[in-house]
Amino acid sequence: MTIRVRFAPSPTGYLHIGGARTALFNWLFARNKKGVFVLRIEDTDEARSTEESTAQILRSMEWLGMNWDEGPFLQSDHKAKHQQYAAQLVRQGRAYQCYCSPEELETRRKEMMAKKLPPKYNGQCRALSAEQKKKFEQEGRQPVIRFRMPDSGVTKINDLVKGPIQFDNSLLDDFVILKSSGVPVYNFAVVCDDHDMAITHVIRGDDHISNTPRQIMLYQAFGWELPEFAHIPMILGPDGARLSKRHGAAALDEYIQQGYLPEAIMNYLVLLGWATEDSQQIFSVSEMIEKFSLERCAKNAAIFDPEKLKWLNGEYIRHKLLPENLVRLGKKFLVEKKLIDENTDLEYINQVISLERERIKTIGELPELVDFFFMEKVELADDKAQKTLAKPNVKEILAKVAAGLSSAQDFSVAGLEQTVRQLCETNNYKTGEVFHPVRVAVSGRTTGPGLFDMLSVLGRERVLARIKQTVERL
RNA sequence: GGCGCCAUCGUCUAAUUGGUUAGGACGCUGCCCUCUCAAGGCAGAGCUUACGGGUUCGAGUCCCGUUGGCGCCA
Repeated sequence: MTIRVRFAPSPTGYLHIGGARTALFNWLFARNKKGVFVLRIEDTDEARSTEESTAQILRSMEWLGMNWDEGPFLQSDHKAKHQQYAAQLVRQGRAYQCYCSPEELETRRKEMMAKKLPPKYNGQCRALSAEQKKKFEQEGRQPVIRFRMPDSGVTKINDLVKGPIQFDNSLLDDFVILKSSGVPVYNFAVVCDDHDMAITHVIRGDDHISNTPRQIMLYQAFGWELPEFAHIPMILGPDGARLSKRHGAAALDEYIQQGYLPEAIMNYLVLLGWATEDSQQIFSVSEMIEKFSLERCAKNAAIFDPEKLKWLNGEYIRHKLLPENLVRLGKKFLVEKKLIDENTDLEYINQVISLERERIKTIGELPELVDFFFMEKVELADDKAQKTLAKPNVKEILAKVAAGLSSAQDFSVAGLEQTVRQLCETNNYKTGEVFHPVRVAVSGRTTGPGLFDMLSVLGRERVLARIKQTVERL
């Protein structure tokens, strides 16, 4: 039998780190089992659902490379079907119209609470006669449809991640499946859709565990075959609370904008709640697919660690990203910051970006590190730079270096290094005494790529101009 | 309030399914390399496995309780 799974986000915001991880586990499971991955947008909450969110979620999924085989389906398109299913349950006597008003329910709930009883629905509309219903409707009451829960027995789940879980049926009340507006309630819509889409494995966050017994009751009432359930743990913020906006970047989009790579994010996400026996850290997508299994999923919630994600992203930039792709991505950020435009020499851009490969952890860090390559005047970045130039003999040293470089015929990295080192020796300068001021003179800062790499890329003209500029200011 | 899930270094996790000194990764500290910053290499600190009982020759692993965190239902 073909395995079928689905990812079913609500379009009430951006795709979340947590949502992305749920999607990933579903996707990996489907790909690993050569199954089908269905995408369904759960937009029954009309008030909060937006089309922008849907578009945003789809874009994020595509960006991560999680392709779906069917969909995206909109749950709202199945409303009529859901209503038919609800009517079917009413006909079968498994559901009934309830005319209790929200106010009445609230009053009763408070009474129950006051008596320290669990505030469940009292089942008072379970057996209304036709006349009673008619009377209510004449009063202008619109019924909801409630599912008739059994009064006893236990519902068992054999969760693929958590193991066996039991719920006492008597604790659950007759829950609403169709609101008076005719809109299906989440627990009902999910079951209908999962059945209609022939979902075999429901893989979702463990915040849905408590919903599962209700859903199972529905499957059984319809006589439908149960899917397997796998509840994966939540992702929490650094403070241990459920990950949300207030934890800073919880939306995938923000990571895209900061210059994270999809492969790195996928890799980080798979490590959150899943591991191989050898604790392997770096996984290519195909490796994840090959090795993924629900049995090896963790049961406990995981705290999202932006630092480790950053490290992984650096790894991917250094070791996995093709040089031409680094340049391509880097260019976008440089254009955005207006450091380059279509007139900027391409080869120069390539060389500049390549110089920072080992130093950046996100592509977004690039512009501020290389801005001086594209600016006419060198600005001193900080006090340290100032101090370096304030040291004795700097003026004289820079003048000598300028002279040496203007006549140097070899402007390659190795050639430059030889020239400058020789200059140090002839004049009896310590290398540091020379290297540091030169660095500051051409870049305005005390840190950066190797000095000779920098000089070589900048080229003779820029180097000499900048040294001259600096000397004049001293 | 009821019900449910969970509990190994600060964080993510591993542990041959009950059998050595609890392993790896991020982060942190130090050293090496070195023109700086990174990268890389090496080393170190950090977990009496939440706590308390029990079963057992033997428990991170099984059972019970407690505490705590999270979630669901309102």
